[in-house]
Amino acid sequence: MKDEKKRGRPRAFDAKAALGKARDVFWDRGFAAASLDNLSAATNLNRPSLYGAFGDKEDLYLDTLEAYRQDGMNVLAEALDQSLPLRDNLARVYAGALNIYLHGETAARGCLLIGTATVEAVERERVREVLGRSLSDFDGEIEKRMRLAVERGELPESADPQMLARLASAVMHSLAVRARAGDSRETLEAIARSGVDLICGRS
Amino acid sequence: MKDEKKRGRPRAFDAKAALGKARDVFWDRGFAAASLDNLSAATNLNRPSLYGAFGDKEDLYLDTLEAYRQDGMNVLAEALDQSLPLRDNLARVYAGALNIYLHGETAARGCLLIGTATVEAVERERVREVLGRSLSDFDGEIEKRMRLAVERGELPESADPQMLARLASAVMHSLAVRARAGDSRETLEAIARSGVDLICGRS
DNA sequence: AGAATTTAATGCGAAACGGTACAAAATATG
DNA sequence: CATATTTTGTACCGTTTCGCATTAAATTCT
Repeated sequence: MKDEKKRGRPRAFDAKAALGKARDVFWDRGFAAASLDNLSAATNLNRPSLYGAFGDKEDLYLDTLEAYRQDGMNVLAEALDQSLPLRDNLARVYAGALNIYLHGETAARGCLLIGTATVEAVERERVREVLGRSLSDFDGEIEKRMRLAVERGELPESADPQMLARLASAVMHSLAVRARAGDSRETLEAIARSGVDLICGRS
Repeated sequence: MKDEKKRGRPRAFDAKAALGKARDVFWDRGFAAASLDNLSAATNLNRPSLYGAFGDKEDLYLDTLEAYRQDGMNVLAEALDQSLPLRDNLARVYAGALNIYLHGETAARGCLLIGTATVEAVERERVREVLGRSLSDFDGEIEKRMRLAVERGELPESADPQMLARLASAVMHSLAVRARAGDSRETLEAIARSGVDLICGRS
């Protein structure tokens, strides 16, 4: 299924690796300020090859967002390992997020979606769709863990899993914004800890 | 102090109003995608006039961010009216934010800073500085109210005003992102209510 | 009234932009 | 080997971009 030999000249590049390089360009510059020359240089692909493989700039951007979203969901699933207590799960979610957010040469790059898709979302429906779906999928996964926590007695019966999940996500959204605003790792980690305390209870 | 007649030809436009129009363009399109032609058309100013009055595009953008920040701090101060209970204060902060965020022709425009400055913050130090200062000033104002709440017994002695303030801001950051992602007013209001409950206690 | 100063309007110009036409190269098929 | 098919690389096209140079207009100062 993978090596069905195609008819013409074979590709001289790894599409997945190229997508990663393109993603980094978008991550630093944002969609609008990332030129095809920037993307071409970073991926070592000529503009026509780029176009042939991924479509136009928006198509390429949407591909990187989708891949990023998938990666994020995988990290989330790992962090939410059900054999651990809820507190640890949340702490791992935030630690995983910060690990991604706190890269960058000049300043931390935060979250690709919150940092770069949010701007474009207003005027580009397809970007808005991916962003909305990413946020709600993330909420949904945490919500499932919250429901389990109520069943297990980690949270009181009166707890509202959906709302707690959305607030848990809210802390992460704030970490994403603050990372890009230049906040230190220490500050962000303190916010993450306090968020865990607030949502899971101080105990 | 206002009508000291200046030497040359007087301005034929209101700089403050023009700044508001320019802000709206940035709000919808973001900094990078907003062209000087867009800004010129929206403000009814020729490019040279725009340039003469505000400097280059980044200068103009920074001016709009600064004005927006000031407006936001005023709205915040009103919402935090100390004669009201903390719960009401927070609810008013979120209601005021949503009132601003839920405008827009195609999709809600969210927060100008979180929606458009976050992208540019990585590669433009001056933008990052305004964004960072805006966030921390906002945190600081809420923190003052939290301290008062502890003194008044609205919050337990054990409460950490700084962290509660940052988490209260976090909910607002999330509202800003989600508005731009297309979430409905009802959803956002529900998140705001839950945020108030979580931070002030359910009672 | 004339000089000085500031703003307004037209328009230019060099560079960067996204996207593509076209020919050469590399593979599979018949 | 010839043909079909796909990718690669160069070069280019028309548009848009930002910023400014220049001239006309409006006001104050002398």
